This record gives sequence, C-alpha cells and structure tokens, in this order.
Amino acid sequence: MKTPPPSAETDAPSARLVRGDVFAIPCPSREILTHVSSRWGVLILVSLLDGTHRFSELRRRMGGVSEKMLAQSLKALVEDGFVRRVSYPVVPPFVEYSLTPMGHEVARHVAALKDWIETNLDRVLDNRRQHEEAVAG
Amino acid sequence: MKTPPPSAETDAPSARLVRGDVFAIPCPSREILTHVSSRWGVLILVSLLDGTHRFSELRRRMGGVSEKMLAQSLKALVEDGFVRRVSYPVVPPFVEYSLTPMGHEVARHVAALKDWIETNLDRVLDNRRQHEEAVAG
DNA sequence: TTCCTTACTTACTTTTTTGTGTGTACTTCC
DNA sequence: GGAAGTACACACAAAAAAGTAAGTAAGGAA
Repeated sequence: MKTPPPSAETDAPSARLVRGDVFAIPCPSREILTHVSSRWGVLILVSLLDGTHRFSELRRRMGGVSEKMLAQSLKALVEDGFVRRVSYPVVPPFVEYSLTPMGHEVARHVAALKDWIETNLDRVLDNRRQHEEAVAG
Repeated sequence: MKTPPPSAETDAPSARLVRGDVFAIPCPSREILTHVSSRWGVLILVSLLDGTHRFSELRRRMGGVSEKMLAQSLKALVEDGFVRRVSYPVVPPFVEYSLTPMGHEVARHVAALKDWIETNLDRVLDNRRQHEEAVAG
C-alpha cells in the first residue's frame, strides 16, 4: 500500500521540491507575490521587458514613483532573483537593471494581466457606473 | 495624409474605446490593478475560479483574512464587475459570491501568475540565499 | 565658486492600510 | 436561557507603507 502522498511536503528530505501555497499564512510565496504584484513591482517588470534600463530612466518612465520607492522595489526584485543589477564604479553613478531569465517568466504573466486591464478598462468603468446606479436607484 | 493617430485618445468623442495606461498617474487602470493584485484580491479571484462560494467559506479558506478585509476586498471586486454578489433575505444571512464572465478572464491571468510563483518558489528561495551570501561574503 | 548630475541611504513625518471589538437579526442546538 | 452561526457595518487603535528632505562622491559647466 504505497499510495503517494498528496503533497510533496512529506517527500525525501534532501531533493525536496516544495510547492508554495499562497493560501497558507506563513508561506513565503505570499511575500513574493506582493513583490511582483505591487504597484511599482509591476511597472518595473513590465518596463524591463523591453531591455535594460538605468535607474533614472525607470524613474522618469513610471509616473509618480519616489526615488525611495523605486530603490526599495528594485531591491526586492533583485533579492528574489527577478532583476539583475549591474553597477559601474564611476561618478556620477551608473547602474543598469535588466530581467533575469526567471524575471522574464514572471514579467510575462504580469504583463499579460496589465495588458488585460488596460485593454478592458472601458468595460470595467462601465460596470462601475452601472453598479453606482443600481446602488443609488 | 491621414495617418491614424498612434493612440485612441484622439478618436471620435462618442464611441471612444480608450485604452488604459498603468504608467500614467491619473489612469484608473492603476486602481483596478491594485484591486485584482492585492493580497486578498488575488486569493478571492483564484478561489472563485472553482465555483461560487459563501463569505464564510472564503474566509475559512484564505488564511489570515479578517472579516473586514474580506468584505472590503469583495466589495471592490463587485464594484469593478469581477464578482457577482447574490444575497438571500434569510436569517442567518446567506450570501453567494461568484465570478462574472469578466472576472473569469482576469482571474485566469491572476491564477497563472499565482501558479508560477507557487511552482517556482524553490528557485526564488535559492536565489535569495545566493544573494544573501553574495552580499555577506 | 556654486550648481548639476546619478543612484542611492538615512531620518523623520504623514498617509494609508489593517486589526479589533462591538452590534445586529433570527433560528437552532444544548 | 445562553451560545453559536451568518454577513456584514462602524468606530477607534495600531501598524505598515509611503512621502520629504538632506547627504554623498567626483567631475564638468556656468
């Protein structure tokens, strides 16, 4: 009777391939999700889909980011391995950001979501108006 | 020389089909993005992909949501037209939530992102460890 | 000589988000 | 008779996120 375990959590200790579970409170996948789906995380990933960019380029492109937030968001994505940071020791500073292969994978999903929202904006806005009327009337 | 305008913003006034732009500060697409990509927004959409659920069912399934946050997140998704709310006037209250066709479309994208993260958790975690070492050493 | 540039960091303040506890209506179970 | 269960709303407190201002290094421009 060797029924395989339903989840991989009970697998062999060494080469375990654990799957995340966003529904579980302590799962680190939640943190990663917030990094990539945060307001600036999304814009960074999407921006880098068309190649490498400097800090200031990203800043100019993304309306409304403060330097602090951009730096913070980039740092999180670099730590997670989605973005590669290359800095040249010159003055003034010169730093390039680009997607890692892994970053490219997530970025595609994120971009798909972002594109859906952008192209279907009208539909959503119409729904909102209808909803308002329905509530008011 | 009637080159078509690059963006739809300059189109005819009535039947305009405007595309959102998440990079623009005042664009409402940003708000919508935060709704669907918020911590609980994601879990709600994904949960509802397998059918309709009651408030308390969602609450039990999603680890760590407070009633307040669940209600708030659901309300936003209902207003945007992603989720349909049906309540029966009985005591104790009975309310059902399900995806609208539009909600189903976004939910698929959101679920794809969530699945990528869950299956690639190990890769990300490995990257983090490497990064830590690189910084420390 | 002072300013401007870049890619940040740090300290401090303000804003936003989230949590907590309470109440509600009625029925059912103990 | 009291507790539990449901789907919230509301007020207030606590926590987290974000904004702001200032500082840094080296060189060139005004």
